[in-house]
Amino acid sequence: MPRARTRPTSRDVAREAGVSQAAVSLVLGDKWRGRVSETTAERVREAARALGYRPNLAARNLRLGRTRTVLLVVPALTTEFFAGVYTGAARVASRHGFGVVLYPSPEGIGPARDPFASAQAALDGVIASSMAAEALTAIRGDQLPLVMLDSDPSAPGTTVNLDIADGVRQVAEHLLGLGHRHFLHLAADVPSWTFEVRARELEARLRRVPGASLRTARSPISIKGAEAAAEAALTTREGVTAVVCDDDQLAAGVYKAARRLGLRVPSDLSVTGMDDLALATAIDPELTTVRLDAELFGERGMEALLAVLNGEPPSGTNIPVHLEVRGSTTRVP
Amino acid sequence: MPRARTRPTSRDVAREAGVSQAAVSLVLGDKWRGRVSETTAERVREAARALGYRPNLAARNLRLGRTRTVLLVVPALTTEFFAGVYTGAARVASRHGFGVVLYPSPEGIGPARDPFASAQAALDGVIASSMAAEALTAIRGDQLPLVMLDSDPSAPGTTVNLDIADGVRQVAEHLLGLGHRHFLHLAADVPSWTFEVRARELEARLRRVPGASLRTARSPISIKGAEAAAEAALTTREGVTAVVCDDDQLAAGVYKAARRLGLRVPSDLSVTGMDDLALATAIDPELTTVRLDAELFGERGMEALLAVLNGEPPSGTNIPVHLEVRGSTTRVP
DNA sequence: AGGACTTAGTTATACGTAAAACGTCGGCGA
DNA sequence: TCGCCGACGTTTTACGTATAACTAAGTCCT
Repeated sequence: MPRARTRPTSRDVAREAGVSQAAVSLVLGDKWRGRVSETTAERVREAARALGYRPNLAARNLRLGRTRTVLLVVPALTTEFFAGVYTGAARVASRHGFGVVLYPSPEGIGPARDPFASAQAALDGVIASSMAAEALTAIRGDQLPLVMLDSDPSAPGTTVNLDIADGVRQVAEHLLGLGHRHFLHLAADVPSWTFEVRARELEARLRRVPGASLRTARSPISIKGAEAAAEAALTTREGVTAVVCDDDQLAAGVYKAARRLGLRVPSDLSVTGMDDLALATAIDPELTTVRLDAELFGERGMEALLAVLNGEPPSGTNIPVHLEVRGSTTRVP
Repeated sequence: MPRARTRPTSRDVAREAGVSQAAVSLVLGDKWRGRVSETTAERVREAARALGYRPNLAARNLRLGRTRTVLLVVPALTTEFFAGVYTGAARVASRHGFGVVLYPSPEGIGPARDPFASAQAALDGVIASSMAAEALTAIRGDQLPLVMLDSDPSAPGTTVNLDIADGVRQVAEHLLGLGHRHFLHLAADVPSWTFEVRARELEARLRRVPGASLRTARSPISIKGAEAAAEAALTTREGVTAVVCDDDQLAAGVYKAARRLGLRVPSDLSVTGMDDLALATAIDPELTTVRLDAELFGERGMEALLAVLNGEPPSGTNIPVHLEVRGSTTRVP
């Protein structure tokens, strides 16, 4: 009896072409030069086409002991930023015959505890973003080649980072140059290395300016949250003329708070963001912000992982960022 | 000589526990009741823990002939919307022991032509969004169980849709109720079923209103593009008091065009969007828009695919949507 | 003429797992 | 006492692929 509707295998192709299964594997794997004649090769390709043959990846992965699949762990996909990181990583991966599977780590997705179980795929390596990295090694040990994004570069292993510290310095220079001295830092209320860097760097820079002051408010990363936090912080302005935000969404919240409080951006209050999301140019005035190239970040991350997979030694990459000056900042009144 | 650093297999666990490989498979697969004693089972689990054993998924997939992995094909990840769809699908998938791999279809990612080659994973099924669906069957035939999102429900196969038509009707009723009669439709310049529906439905509704007029402008889905298109379309206003946009980003562009032209939203011009992205509440005034629950969309899509995988017959799901009335629409002057 | 090479394949095997088929040993009812 | 059954495993096999090892027939060089 004919067996149930199942996909054709290389053996079926072999039968169709009148050759052995090995020959099929050689031809389709492009390893046939000098081992199979051109006419036979063509016959095999023709048979494969006729049957609609697709190699069984599970079998191939088992045989080869690798999967050409890597895992990208991100804190969330709720913003374009990590979508961009994924896109960049996937582009480079695809170029090298790799696939990328995602694990959005925070609560919201299933058995969250173990990315490696949740991603059903068998993996060759991992790119872990920000906070996830430490938790990761705890779960997995170092069984898999790992690249860390947005993570302390002094830690062992390969890291890829956006030069956030420099971004913060650019913001500070820009605002100081406009005459601002009294700052509010609206910080993301998320325990993560990048955000620590932002705070540390801003503080360090302002400490060197006589007469400068720096207050800090915290907010979860959301427009609503930032609006509330900024409104609370700005009701007693205490001379603040510039608000430095850890993220564009926070800045959007500040706009709304300012509107409520009757403050105008930028004439009463200069505001800066970070990321350069679509949001940044949608709001009025357009936001002065640090442009982070998320796709490039993803690309570099994947490239670094490919290097690790090639046995190259750990490395640290730093990606330059730059300030986009727009309408939300102006000379202090 | 000791072989290279390689992950422990079920055979290693068996040796460690002093049992056969089959016993390990039974115990760890929870198929052991009545076949292995509790004490032996515990010994096996202990050995597995000690060695840090993880089953080789490639081998398991090969053996079982399925992978518990599905492919989600989306037009792009550049906006939160499809990120939400992914999140929802992944949540349901994870709950059933499935993984989801992404294929963002449009140009930008590698050998783009064949999602199935690009996603390295071996697949059990596919969820295809909007435009991709037709192209998909062309590429793949119907070799894989398929669910189509945002696609003509009259086509054969299982579909899941947001009730866009109803959303458009709600927008139209809302604006008509406010006294608007002269409309500009800012349409997404993307060939896709959902956008056709939007245009058709709006036109159908307005045709039934005596004295109503409808103009149409097209724009790619981006703020900049929409700004240009809207500015061009609105320089000769011809009595237009309401702009209906296919997407929130387009609406954000309209805001900017209006500002340039000296038109105020909503007093001179009412504007509506669709999606309810973060953008919608970031801009001022907040945007009246149709809320599409992207995560729910993804959840329903995955549920539908699981049903197909269970051999259930094709079905069509429709997800209700509703209008969020905010500050961008008001009574006609 | 006879070995060495080349060409064009084939045969055999391993990857790690799941599970069907097959022992083996007591105990127990008839 | 015999036969059978349940408890507890083990042996064996198949999944589909890639590739190392082998074969067989020509070709060429000396």
